[in-house]
Amino acid sequence: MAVATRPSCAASELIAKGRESAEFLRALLGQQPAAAGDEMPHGIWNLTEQILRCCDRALAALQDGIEDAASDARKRKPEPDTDDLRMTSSKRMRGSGGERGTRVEKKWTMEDGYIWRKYGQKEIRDSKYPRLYFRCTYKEDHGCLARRRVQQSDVDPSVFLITYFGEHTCCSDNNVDDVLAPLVINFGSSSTRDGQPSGSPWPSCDDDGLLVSETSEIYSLSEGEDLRSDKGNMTDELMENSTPVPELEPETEGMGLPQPWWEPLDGCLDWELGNDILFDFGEFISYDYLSLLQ
DNA sequence: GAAATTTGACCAGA
DNA sequence: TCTGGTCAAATTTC
Repeated sequence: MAVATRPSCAASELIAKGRESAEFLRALLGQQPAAAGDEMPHGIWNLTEQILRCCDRALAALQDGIEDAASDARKRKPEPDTDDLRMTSSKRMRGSGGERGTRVEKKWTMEDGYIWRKYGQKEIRDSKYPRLYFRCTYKEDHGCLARRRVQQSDVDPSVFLITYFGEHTCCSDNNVDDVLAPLVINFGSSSTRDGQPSGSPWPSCDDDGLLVSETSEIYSLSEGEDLRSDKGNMTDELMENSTPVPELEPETEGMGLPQPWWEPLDGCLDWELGNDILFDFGEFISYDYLSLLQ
């Protein structure tokens, strides 16, 4: 089994490296407009965002493949000696009530705009990092049954595998704005309470203010488990327009959608000749501008 | 002092 | 019996 998954892990690392480079490029670009004395061309933003998006999807697809392989292998022959493979599809992945969760992968941050209260932590076999258990802070105030489980990835410690269980019923009343507002635009520095992220033992994206990525997949979603179906329209619109201006990157992508948003290669390679992106790039890029980046 | 976090214990499922 | 999930008392932080 390890034979089948190790190359995937290597590929994941390579893609992650490429992604880091793209992030760095984006950070550099973000610092340039003032120096260049002109507004950042959207085409360049689009390109960097496209690169990041492709990397995210590739990583998500690879991760999915790794976990599928692990699951299949365990069905055939349980082997506890796989350091980089974790139990991800067994019944234990589900909530105690047998419910199924929505899994989200996040980089650098485990924040999602909701206010969570940590109620448990558990060392997990085959995992270097403990698993954290959170419930909605409004559980007692509003009877909100939403829970989430956060696991730091062994392969890429900057990635948090977050699984959501239950629905946020706390968002249906007057405090919906308070709760959901940070979801729309979240650069990771959005505080959830008194400027402090709830239950974040690891450095979040506060340092650079960037919500680096979020890939998501519907682990197994049944009707009524859609955590944020009220965001579906917004997500669809963003996906259609495919204008990945960073501020508009929705944290909720995929969480409440019936299908994974990162369909393989979907929208990854749409910088064709005559495409606006290329037009913008060719129109705005210059050697002078590039020299500023060095 | 209140709220949040930590952590050991307990419980349930495989 | 082992492992993951949750509880709840103790501890920490604000």
